[in-house]
Amino acid sequence: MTAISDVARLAGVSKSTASRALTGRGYVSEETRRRVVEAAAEIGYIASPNAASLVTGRTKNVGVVIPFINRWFFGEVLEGIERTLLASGYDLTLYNLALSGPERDRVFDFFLARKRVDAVIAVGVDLSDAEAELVERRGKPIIALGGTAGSAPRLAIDDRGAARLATEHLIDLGHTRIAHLAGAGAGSAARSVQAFRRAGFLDAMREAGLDPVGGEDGIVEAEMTLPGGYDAGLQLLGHPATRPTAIFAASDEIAFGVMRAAERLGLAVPGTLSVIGFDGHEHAELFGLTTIEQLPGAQGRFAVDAVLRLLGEPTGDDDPLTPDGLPDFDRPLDTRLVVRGSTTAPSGRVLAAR
Amino acid sequence: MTAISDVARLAGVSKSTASRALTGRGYVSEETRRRVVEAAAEIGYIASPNAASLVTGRTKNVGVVIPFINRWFFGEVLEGIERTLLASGYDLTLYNLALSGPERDRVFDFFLARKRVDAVIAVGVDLSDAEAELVERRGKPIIALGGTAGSAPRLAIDDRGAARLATEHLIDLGHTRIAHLAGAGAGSAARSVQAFRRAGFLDAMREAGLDPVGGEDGIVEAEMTLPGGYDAGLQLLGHPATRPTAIFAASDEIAFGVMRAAERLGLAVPGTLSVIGFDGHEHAELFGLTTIEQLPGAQGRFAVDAVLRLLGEPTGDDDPLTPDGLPDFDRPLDTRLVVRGSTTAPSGRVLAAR
DNA sequence: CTGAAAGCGCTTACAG
DNA sequence: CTGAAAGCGCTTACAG
Repeated sequence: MTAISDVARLAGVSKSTASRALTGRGYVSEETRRRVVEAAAEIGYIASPNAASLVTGRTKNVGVVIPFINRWFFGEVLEGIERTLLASGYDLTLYNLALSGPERDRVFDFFLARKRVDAVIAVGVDLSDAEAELVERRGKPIIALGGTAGSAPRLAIDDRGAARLATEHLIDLGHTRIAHLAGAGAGSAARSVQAFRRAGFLDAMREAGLDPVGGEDGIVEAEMTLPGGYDAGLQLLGHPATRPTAIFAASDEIAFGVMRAAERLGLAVPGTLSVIGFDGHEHAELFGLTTIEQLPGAQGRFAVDAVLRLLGEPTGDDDPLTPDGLPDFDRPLDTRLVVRGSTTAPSGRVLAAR
Repeated sequence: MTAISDVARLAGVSKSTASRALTGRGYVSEETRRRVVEAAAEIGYIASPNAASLVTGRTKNVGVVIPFINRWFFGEVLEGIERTLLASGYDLTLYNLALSGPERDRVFDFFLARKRVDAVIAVGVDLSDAEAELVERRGKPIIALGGTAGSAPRLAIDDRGAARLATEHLIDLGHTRIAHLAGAGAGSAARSVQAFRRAGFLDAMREAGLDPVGGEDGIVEAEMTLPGGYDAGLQLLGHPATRPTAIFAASDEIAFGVMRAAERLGLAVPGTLSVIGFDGHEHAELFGLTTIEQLPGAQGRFAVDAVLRLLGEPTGDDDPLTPDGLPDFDRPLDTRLVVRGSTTAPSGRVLAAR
């Protein structure tokens, strides 16, 4: 195992000088630096991050806490985070966080409580105040992407506004019988993404003077997956009498499931049923799904940029900044409505107008 | 920051004793151990893994190298790996490895070359001998799951045999005009999963005396994604004259794309076209897709068990072992044919029989 | 600009 | 069974 002492010996300098030359911290003559760098390259020396972090207190490692890996949005975010972190020389330690339970506690009480990561990016989860504090008390900044983490800075789209926009799209097309397939937990977890989207839906409906169709209180919840959307869709579309003419699904995966359910029931999309999703899933175009597009890969990159800035790390400056050099956490991330073939005016509309 | 010296002081023992009590290595009286453990709990002490690994040489951290995150198979594997690693107190450092290029080189030359991981699990990638050697020379074992990594132990299903089985299923149903949608690179990367599946297809066809339908040399390659399958499907099914009656797709995602293409072209599945996939994707049941099922989550767990054994870590023993206590790398992982609605006898068969 | 020394937080022989 | 000492591989004041 080659150590820095080997490099120093080969370059004919002290360990201190070798370290300064290699880390770029402190004064070293140009000539000496070159000799040291050459020596390091010659014997294939790479500093032990463990040893370095023991003295610097920095690990060059960021923990990512994420509830799902196999859902499109989360996979994209994770890829974006990984790529950006690696480009900055950081490692990514992955914690696939369960909603709750002993495994989740263990992540906070044990894994995150050690000194192995410099910061934590929490993606699409709602950390309790206690959980967030556990991490921050150890001096590690948290960035919440899409979810919440106590009072930690939060990077997110305007879920409520975008959901409202999606619903207004259906209303503008002339639909009046509109249902919302909300994400599971939308009614209970108040500050969750699902809850915000549900609220935006209700905003638009209320403003238009419309009552939601379907479910007990007018909203059906579904697992945010294709099978989840399928099951909920079957349930929602089963009775012709109470059937909506349009559905706003809380995610594209739910929307795909609904489309499949409609197909199964022989309901034409968009002829009999209009469907709008949420996310901008990579398959949305192929299935002609109208949706609210967001950019999870870019969001991941953005979260890393924010974290690196919080850590005082120099980064590219192609992101919107506030005067203090930090990203503007109040400015929602980009979304846009992408209209495709899955939404159209209700067929009943013409009849009603006669 | 509480250090082990704080624990020692509080328990009234030396650092050495505190360390022995906490790590469980070396003799400590039961009474002393209890006092130390209590003291540690009281001040919330957790050992710094960096400091510990500096002296033990062990990091309790495993690197996972994986080419995709957002493809179902890989996401499942990753989840399985993560869960199992965490249960054993190990961290997982994620490297989303590009097929080639400077970023890939950087992972091997820099990230993996440091002393930050104890071992590497390479999922679905083919590491060059040089790449594998780079890691192994540093004393870190590699386990290849589904791909190859030089001469490192390899855990894999029998891709060739399973592909043959899939093809035989179509042949048994009476199909003679059968096409294979191979994964991109099947024809060039000799030891790749795609190549093995392609070979198994050709085995079955040759044995049945059949010629593959479609493509220049009878095989069309597709990106292993739904859009990839869609595009290739459109191309393959476009000309009625050369149209196969059955397709073996190298992955379920390709198969879903083909089914979508068939729908677009007005071809009934399975009426006009039978489709069999490969993977056991979580949506296969919903779409009635016949497939070769494998269990990526369990494979991930299995790979971790193998790695932990290689590291001399005690693990559960619910896996098949060879006499030397290591997993049996020669025994292929489980697969099974799951027949659903997407495959049936060709409609032309009855006609031909008359 | 460079080197000797101390120290980051642990664990591990080695005495006792 | 326990403690003093050394050392893992680095970096960082501090002198010079």
